[in-house]
Amino acid sequence: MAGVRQFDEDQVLDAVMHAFWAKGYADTTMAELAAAAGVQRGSLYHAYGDKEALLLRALDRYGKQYGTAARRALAAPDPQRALEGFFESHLARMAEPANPAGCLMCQTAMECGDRDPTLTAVVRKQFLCTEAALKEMLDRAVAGGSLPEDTDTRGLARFFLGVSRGMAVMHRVYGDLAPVQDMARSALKVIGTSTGPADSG
Amino acid sequence: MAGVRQFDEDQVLDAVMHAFWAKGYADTTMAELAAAAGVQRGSLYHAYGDKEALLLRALDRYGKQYGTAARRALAAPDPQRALEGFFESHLARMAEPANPAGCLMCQTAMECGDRDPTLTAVVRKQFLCTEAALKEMLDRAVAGGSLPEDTDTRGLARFFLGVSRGMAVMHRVYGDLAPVQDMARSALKVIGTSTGPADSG
DNA sequence: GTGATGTTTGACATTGATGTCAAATATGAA
DNA sequence: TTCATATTTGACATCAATGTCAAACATCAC
Repeated sequence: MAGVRQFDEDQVLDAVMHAFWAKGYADTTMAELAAAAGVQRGSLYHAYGDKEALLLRALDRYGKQYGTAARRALAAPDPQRALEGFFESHLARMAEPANPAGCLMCQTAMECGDRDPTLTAVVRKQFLCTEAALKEMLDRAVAGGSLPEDTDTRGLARFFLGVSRGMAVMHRVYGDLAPVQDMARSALKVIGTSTGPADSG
Repeated sequence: MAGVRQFDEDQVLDAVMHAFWAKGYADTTMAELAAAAGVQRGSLYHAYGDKEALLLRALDRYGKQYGTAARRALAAPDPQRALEGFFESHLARMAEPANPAGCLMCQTAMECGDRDPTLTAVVRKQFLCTEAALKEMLDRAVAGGSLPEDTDTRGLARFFLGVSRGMAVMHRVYGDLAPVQDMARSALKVIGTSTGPADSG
């Protein structure tokens, strides 16, 4: 059992990601991470360095997996559809039984925000990337005529990003998808009513 | 320096609240709490029991201070004004230089959500209370004719609550009020455009 | 003043987590 | 087959945080 790496890095990082996601950074011990990953504690230290390095790996994995999915949904031509897809990608993540409630990025920022500027920077970068994708989508919609010329696309992008973040908090606190769906429904009205005909019936 | 309590409980709990708020539960030590409060560690144990009890006190204080302020704003007769006041009370909290970024309630839930059901219950209770206040306000607006009869007031209440939660995350990550203001502006449109005449110019 | 009460204070025991290290050992190359 | 390389494994040192305790001592009631 030695000489060459015995574990599948994908499986290990996935287990680590889920462990941090469930219990937070400080409260997850290396022993728990090792147990969840099915490897020895020493192997984690040998392969990755220390606990913070593991969190960074987990954040990277999380961003690649879920951030990318959310942004990909924004490529849809119609802005309404794009946002529906955006929110649905978040709902899909939350509906997955294997996933802890909430959002690893938000939780990391909320927990470590004041202590570790490096971590906050990682999360902020991810946020800015999604904000940019949202703005791009909205700019396309303005150019295509489905949103008014004077739309504040950056402000609107931040709004939708923030709503998706609020969803994570609501999910974590209520442990239920219904409030999250309520949020998506209402948020969509922000661009819905100003473009198409108002459906008051 | 003994015999009768030497410290002002208000000052101590305020310092404790701010310390937890800034660094989170797990990463704030009793030594730091004591130093921030200007008392001895032993005095905290003697007066309050243990660390979790201190967090519960801090959450209680936080809820009474900021939760109440937010709900009070919702008493305004006009729904638009009520929501403006609601969001402004959050902005005021975030604009206060003495306050750490974010929101103690959200951060506690995000950090300890999976570990400690008691803490989540405390936060959920606070959320439900604000959700109820929002719904009440919206119901009044429906009754008063400023919102359509078929409005899903519960869903809408959850939306506004969730938006306010998303604001806290955005504030913590961006360290800036501008995105928070963007969120408030857009969120207000959800009830703004559906009631009054659409201002497309 | 005197005793009872309750607070402060610092020291202490305990626990648990992080990170290191050296020995054991399996693989791949020569 | 043999050596070199890299990983595993468990033990270990270190450190830090929590919570407890007893002694010292100031205040209040009588």
